Formats: sequence, C-alpha cells, structure tokens
Amino acid sequence: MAMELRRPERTFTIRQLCTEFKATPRALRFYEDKGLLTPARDGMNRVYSYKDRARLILILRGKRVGLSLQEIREILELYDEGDEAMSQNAHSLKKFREKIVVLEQQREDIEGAITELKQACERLETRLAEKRPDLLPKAADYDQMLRARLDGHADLAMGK
Amino acid sequence: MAMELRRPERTFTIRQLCTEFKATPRALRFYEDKGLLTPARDGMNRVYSYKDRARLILILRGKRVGLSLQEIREILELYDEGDEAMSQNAHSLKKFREKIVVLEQQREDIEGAITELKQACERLETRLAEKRPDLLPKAADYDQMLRARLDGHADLAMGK
DNA sequence: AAAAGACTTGACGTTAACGTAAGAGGAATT
DNA sequence: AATTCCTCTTACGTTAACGTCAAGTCTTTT
Repeated sequence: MAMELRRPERTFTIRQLCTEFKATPRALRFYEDKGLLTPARDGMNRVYSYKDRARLILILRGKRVGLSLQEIREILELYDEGDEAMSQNAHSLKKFREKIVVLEQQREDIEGAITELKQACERLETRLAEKRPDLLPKAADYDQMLRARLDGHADLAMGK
Repeated sequence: MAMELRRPERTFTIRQLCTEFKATPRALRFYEDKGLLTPARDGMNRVYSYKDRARLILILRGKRVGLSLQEIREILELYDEGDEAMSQNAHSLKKFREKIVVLEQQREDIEGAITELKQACERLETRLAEKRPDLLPKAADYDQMLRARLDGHADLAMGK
C-alpha cells in the first residue's frame, strides 16, 4: 500500500508536450478549458505531470478515432472518479456499449476503405505504368516515405 | 459490349435516399454543391440514379471513417475519370498511399479504443453489480438493443 | 536596465458541414 | 379553387475545434 511506483517526478511544460505530440499550446489550453486536462500551476504557468501526459495521449487517440472532446471527457472521467455518482455511471455504461458498437462498425468501414484505396492505387499504378511510367515514384521516394514515418518518434529517442 | 446489365431503370427522389440512409435533403444538396453528386433533373427536381445512390453510399462511408468531403470527392473522381489528367493521377496516387497509412494507424487506434472501452465497461459493471445491482440493464434492454441494430436495414426489406 | 523568450489570459476570426427559416413553384387532394 | 405537400433556391445561423492576434507577466540573457 505504501508502495507507489516512483518515477522520477518529472513534469512537462506546455511546449514540451506540444512538440512531443505535435499539438499546439492553444489546443492544450482548449482541452483544459473543456475540462479534459487540469495541470498544476507554478505561479501562472502550467505544469503537466505524467498523469496529465497520459490523459493527453488518450485525448489525441480519441480524436483520431473520431470521438468528440465531449465524449473523450466522459471516458476520462471514469478513470479518476471514485465510486460516487453511481447512477450517472449506469448511464455511462449504456453510452459506452453503444459507442463500442459504433467503433466496431467503424473498424469494418475502415477495412473496407483500405482495400478499396489499395485497389484504386493498383488501378492507377498499372495505368500509369502503361502510359506514363515516367510519373511513377522512384525507389528514392519510398526511402523518403519511410523516413517520414519514423520521424514521429525520433524526438523521443534523441531528447530534443 | 452491347450487353449492359439492365436493372429496371429505377430512380430515387431526394427524400427516398434520405430516409433510406438517414440523411437530410440539405446534406445531399450540399454534397451536390461540393461536386460529390450530380443527379439528373426532372424540371427542377432532382432525380437520383442507381449510380448516384452508389456514390452516396461511398460518401457516407467515407464520412464515417473520417474523410473530409474534399478527400471523398478526389476518390470519387477516380471512378468516373477517363484516362486523361494522368499527371494529376500521379499526385492522387501519392495521396492515396498516404491515406492508407493513416487509415491503418486509425484501425489500430480503434482496436485500442474498443478494448479499453470494453475494460471500462467491465469495471463499471462489476462496481455496479456490487453496489447498485438495481441499476444494471435488464435482459429486456438487450432485446431492445438488438432490435435497434436491425432497424437500420428494416426499411429495405419492407419497402416502406 | 533593456531586450529577448516563454508563458499567460482574453477576445475575435476561421473552416467544415451542415441546420434553419423564408419565399416560391408545381402536383395532388379535398 | 383552395389547401396540402413536396420540391426548389437563397441566405443567414450554428457548432466544434481550434487559429490568430493583442497585451501583459516573469525569467533569463546581454
């Protein structure tokens, strides 16, 4: 019970989180305004903890899957809620189940969209190969694409 | 070559498509305004063909997976484009490949979100079962939910 | 001490994707 | 003929999720 995992009590400035996750200060303040984040303060300045950072990760992922900030907030509230507001939670439970159905549908949609896009790409590529092979991307371009994919995590490794 | 599948040349009014897909006339006109649909006219009135209907289905699915109308239009244009505008297509190809990467990421996100939501549901359910079993949904409610899921296709079967 | 950088709080602007209300035109029903 | 109904266009309103200044504070560097 007296055992809490003691990560070095690191904190983050708003800018640090922004560059790490490619967000803007305005966005983080906006999330705070909407009750999704509540960082501590050092004087006027915001101080984000690991917990805040974890919440931000959830927020951003929620956004990527098409949840509204409102919906994300409801989910987040589940995590720090004690055990009060139980009848409220019965409502949340229902909404979550509904959301799961929607997300499963969405996953199907995405899989469908992916296969279609891939087909479209193939059609395009064969047509281009026949008529304008000069316009096809070169091997070098694929290198470039791969590098772009990795850049997202690069700053994590080399504590920029 | 002279063989075209001859579905009974059915057409649809704007209202019919709207009720079938739970859209609004305003939305369909908006899509038209943005160049995603180009139904025929009977006098002033819009007349939608099977092809228009198919496009609408693609539009709505595109929206569900988070594509913008702009992006959806680009995809649709691929389908009716002849073989002109090839260098344009080289650009499309690149954009599509990028979009595929995004969608695959998004699929991962959704799967993550689904598992998390399910966990949250379980936590909620156990807590409720312990403290307020009266708030748990009854078996009848699940019947209701199943019925709701099927309603989406009911109007297709019973040509309402 | 002055300038340069981060951070802050307003407050107004912006974009996408429609909603909504107003006014008018045909077709069908009463 | 009048009412009802569906459709049309035009045009302004709305919501979410920020962007974009403006103006001020605090700290650090010169």
